Amino acid sequence: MGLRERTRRAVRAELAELALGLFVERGYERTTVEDITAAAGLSRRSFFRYFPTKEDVLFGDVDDLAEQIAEDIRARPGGEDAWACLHAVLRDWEPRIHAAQRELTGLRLIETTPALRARLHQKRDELRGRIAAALQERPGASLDTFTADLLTAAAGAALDAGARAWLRSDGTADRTELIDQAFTLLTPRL
Amino acid sequence: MGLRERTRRAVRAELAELALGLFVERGYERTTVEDITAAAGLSRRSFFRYFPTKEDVLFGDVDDLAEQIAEDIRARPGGEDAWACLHAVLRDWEPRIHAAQRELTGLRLIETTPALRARLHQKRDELRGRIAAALQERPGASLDTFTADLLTAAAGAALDAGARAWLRSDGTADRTELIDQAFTLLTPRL
DNA sequence: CCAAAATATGTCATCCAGTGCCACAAGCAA
DNA sequence: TTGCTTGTGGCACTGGATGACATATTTTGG
Repeated sequence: MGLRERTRRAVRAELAELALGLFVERGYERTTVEDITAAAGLSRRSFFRYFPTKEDVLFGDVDDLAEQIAEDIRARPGGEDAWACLHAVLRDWEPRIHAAQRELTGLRLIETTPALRARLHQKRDELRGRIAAALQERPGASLDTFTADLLTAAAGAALDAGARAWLRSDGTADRTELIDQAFTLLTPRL
Repeated sequence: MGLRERTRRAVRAELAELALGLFVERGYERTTVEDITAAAGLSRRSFFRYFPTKEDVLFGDVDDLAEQIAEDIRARPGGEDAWACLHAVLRDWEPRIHAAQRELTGLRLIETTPALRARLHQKRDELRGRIAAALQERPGASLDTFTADLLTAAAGAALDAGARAWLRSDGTADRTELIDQAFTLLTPRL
């Protein structure tokens, strides 16, 4: 890894942290991209070379996760119950999905800013699609599209409800336990 | 209802129809608000007096639905199973939710345009929140926030999966049946 | 039917996110 | 060093969205 890649990562991280600070301080809408770049000391134009949109400065690495999660799901035996598979894999990944959203401050910001919630859903939806496909691609699995679609959507609902509950608890609740509860409650009647 | 209100509704409807036509024809992104207003014969500025954003020209009346659906839910006895309550009410309202999205062409456009999907999710999320609150407000109901949140999110997943399946069938599937299937499959283990 | 108040419209100016283009500088590989 | 690739800044421009203000058009009450 050359100097180029190293500085790129560093700048990305610094932009993300700086932006989060400004967003929390003045609010997302009232912080312009120019405010961020001024604080970081680079040009407006370059900002958009690091992040495709202003929103993405908060969601940075979520995209990378998608492929890895799908991989994990494909690696599971097709004989396994689809819901159990989702539960196991997502329970495992939840901390990293979460970390990508910068914990409490970031999550709270996202939760209270319409534009960011919309973006989050968009990302999650894409992820859902890939997971649904991965579920069907498991060796030996025979799962119709409707069910795969429904189960992944329900899993998303479980994660979502867990995140919201955790947020309501001000970060004191046990996230894994919440997820287990949600998944258990929604166990499909196959 | 005076002349004002009547013309307002008429203009809104015409804008919506015209916009949908243009969107389908050239694509959402490649249609500017100016294109729409030019075709409709009014100023750009006035467009934004009829619709808060360009996206909303497709989602027009979804907002009104929210309160009515919440009303229906509150009207149900608290003794009733929360999931059954959601199933019954949403099954009933689905056609109107759907109609608000202008059937096949509109739905497909929304489904394939990121910005529109994001907006849809935003609206649906708001709706979900209100429904969750309504669920808890049913007379005699005792439902903790986490469960109310989870169930409404799951119900959203069911509607979503149903809509996607219907879309895959090119509009030939029976939507009510799909919804019943989804709700049955996800019946929570209380 | 007519004036006064309320509301709708158009025009203009402005903000801000996002993109294409181009000249230039910095890293990299031979 | 020489050439190649890649990152950067500056500039202009599109397009969505908002505020201000002057100008019609309805509505309302007399």
